Amino acid sequence: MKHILIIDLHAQADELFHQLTAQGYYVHKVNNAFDALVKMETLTLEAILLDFAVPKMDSFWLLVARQTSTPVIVIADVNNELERINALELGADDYLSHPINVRELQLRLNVLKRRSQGSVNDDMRQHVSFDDANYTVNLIDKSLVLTQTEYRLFKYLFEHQGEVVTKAELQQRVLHKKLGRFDRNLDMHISNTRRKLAKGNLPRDLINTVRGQGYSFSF
Amino acid sequence: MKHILIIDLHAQADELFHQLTAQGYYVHKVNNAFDALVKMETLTLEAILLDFAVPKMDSFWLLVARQTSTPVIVIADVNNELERINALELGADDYLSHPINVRELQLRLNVLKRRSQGSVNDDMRQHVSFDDANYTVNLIDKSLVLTQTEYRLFKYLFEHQGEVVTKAELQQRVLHKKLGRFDRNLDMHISNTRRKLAKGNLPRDLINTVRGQGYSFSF
DNA sequence: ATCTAAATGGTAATCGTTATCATTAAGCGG
DNA sequence: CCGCTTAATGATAACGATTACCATTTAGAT
Repeated sequence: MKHILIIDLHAQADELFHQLTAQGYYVHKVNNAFDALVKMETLTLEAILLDFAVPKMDSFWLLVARQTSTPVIVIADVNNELERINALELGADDYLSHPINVRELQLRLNVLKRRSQGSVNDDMRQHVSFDDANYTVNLIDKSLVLTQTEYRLFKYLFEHQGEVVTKAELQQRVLHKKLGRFDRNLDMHISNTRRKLAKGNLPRDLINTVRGQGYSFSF
Repeated sequence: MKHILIIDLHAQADELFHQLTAQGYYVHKVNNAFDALVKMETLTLEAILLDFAVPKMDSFWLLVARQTSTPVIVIADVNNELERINALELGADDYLSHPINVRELQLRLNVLKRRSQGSVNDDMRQHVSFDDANYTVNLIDKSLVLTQTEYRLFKYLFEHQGEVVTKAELQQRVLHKKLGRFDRNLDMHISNTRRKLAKGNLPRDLINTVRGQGYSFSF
């Protein structure tokens, strides 16, 4: 599960809270620097969202005190250039402004993640090859023999890694038909693919399920 | 296997011979009354085709000597009204003239068959009912539980009984896709349906295969 | 008549889908 | 925070259409 820490005084952050939760993140929200530090020491965070509305000194502390390479995104007033510059000078990795677009936030997180992790994803990508003829995926030293639909599902998810792909989208783009109210076929293909992953000593959650939304691929 | 006896002197009947064979009939051809009588006593004939070009006395004998209710169709010169009248007076069931259209011949055979057998087919029809909801066919006292495709295949053939239905036609009308060069799916559905027929003590050849042409339903 | 190639019959494997039930997570009222 | 209800998901197995494969039959050629 991916954890995100939000440090914000505003009640309006509830909206952001729910949207991120819906995207599969486990969101922790605090409203002071102390609680934030506790969370930072306790959890492995995917990212930290810091609203600059918290007292400047606290913000400063936070940015200095962080030991990890966890990306910090500051929520600043876009019209207040001073805040933006301050944020970056204090060590923030990026900044956003209200209202926060969840989609944009996710994209920036992906960019930061790739940057901060070196290029782990790129390395991984080089160790993954797709054999369209035999519906086989080779990752590192394992090779996954899939059926045609499993293969195309897996490949589609892989090519959209980091994003949450809707079931409706998968049904349309991979199976070429509409998603019915009670269709479970996708779940079955995912389930079977995960079983094959497990049998190859690979993590089942290479394919992550985002309840109510769809699935996402991630290393 | 349906047997047909042709009594003809002409070599040109070879054409007719092949066409009927192609339609699934087993065709016996003789050129004299004696051989014809032997065949008539040996086989259960579907029909007899008598070319009036054979000596009048032989034709007369044949028509008189036949014990069975096997329909006799005389091949007469359409322009020779005398022959036509003679044929019917002598007891022929119908007449045709050269060149013989196989399709027309089949239709006339169907008519004669239904007439001669009383209305067995009609009786049968009354004992056959289709349950579209459960893909089940009830004939007389047996009930055939089929799968959806088996059911639709069976019903389509039933509704076209007497005709030879092409595989291409079945594939298009029942399965809604084109018939590929090496497709065997129809054969399998037919095979499985026949097995269910056999399990219900019903004749497998209710569905007749016409090699190279397709299948036909007949009681 | 014998031989070859195509057509057909039939058993079994493959795979997509559906049925069914167990498990999990979110929402809700206390 | 706690138990309840309901929808979403995981997973085993049944089901059914298609395909693979091999045996058998048949038409046509030599």
